[in-house]
Amino acid sequence: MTLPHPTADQISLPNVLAVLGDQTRLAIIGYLALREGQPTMCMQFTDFGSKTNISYHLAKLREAGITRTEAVGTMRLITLRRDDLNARFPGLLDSIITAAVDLPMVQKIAEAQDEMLAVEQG
Amino acid sequence: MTLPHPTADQISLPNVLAVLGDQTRLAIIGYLALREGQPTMCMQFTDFGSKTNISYHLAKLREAGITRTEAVGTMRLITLRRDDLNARFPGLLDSIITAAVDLPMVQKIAEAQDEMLAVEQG
DNA sequence: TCCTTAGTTCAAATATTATTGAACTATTGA
DNA sequence: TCAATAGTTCAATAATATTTGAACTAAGGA
Repeated sequence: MTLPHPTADQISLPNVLAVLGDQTRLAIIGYLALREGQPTMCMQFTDFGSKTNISYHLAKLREAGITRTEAVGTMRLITLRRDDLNARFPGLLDSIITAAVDLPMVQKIAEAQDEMLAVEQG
Repeated sequence: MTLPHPTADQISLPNVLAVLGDQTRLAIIGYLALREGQPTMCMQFTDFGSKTNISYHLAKLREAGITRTEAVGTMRLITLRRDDLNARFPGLLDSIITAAVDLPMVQKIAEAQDEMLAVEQG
């Protein structure tokens, strides 16, 4: 099952802005940016909303060309489409991320998860 | 009559993105950017929608801190809050404007108005 | 003063989005 | 094979946003 993604030139500015103009989705982007490099799956976003709600928001992000979703076994790995967005709208994603990582929602959840990780690892 | 504007630190990223995630408002911003320096009043936006509709969209832009609206006689002069936005979210507005001025809606209307101007001036 | 221009405000109608829960698929591990 | 996990889809609901027209204000000019 390969999920549909727009090509870089199909990414539209009004759509990108509309999709990112939502607390939850902006928080998801901030979180992804903080964890960039580490594969991130849907489950990790459940602090931002219910499973079905996160599925909805991640679909919006994917359809807008902001994230890429790869199916790996039963899970999905979510990554930012940094290169494509930067090619299309230079500087846009960077400026948004800079502000998004400071959102209270993102900070709180990233910290909580770091603590859990520390406890797990002793 | 002085219209209410948020201070720079009251400008919120989710709100700015949500407000700009609309065809009409993005076109208004693109148009303002093209005409920057020249005072721009509401009437000039009537190509983008009805008078009452433009009033609604301009209020949204003002309340989000994206534009400044000054009452001068019976008209309103609209300007971009470039400095405030750039201080708050460096690079964001520039990257949006770069793409917004190329929107078909903006191009079409700016060209039509330039032609009218040329005819008027002989 | 009266008319026109420029724009706002309100309420109603529409349209679009977000949220929820139940039922579903697909993969993995025991 | 059976059960659990990870996530999607659907339909219904709730919440927001947009659009429209009619009525309004406020300033300027004849």
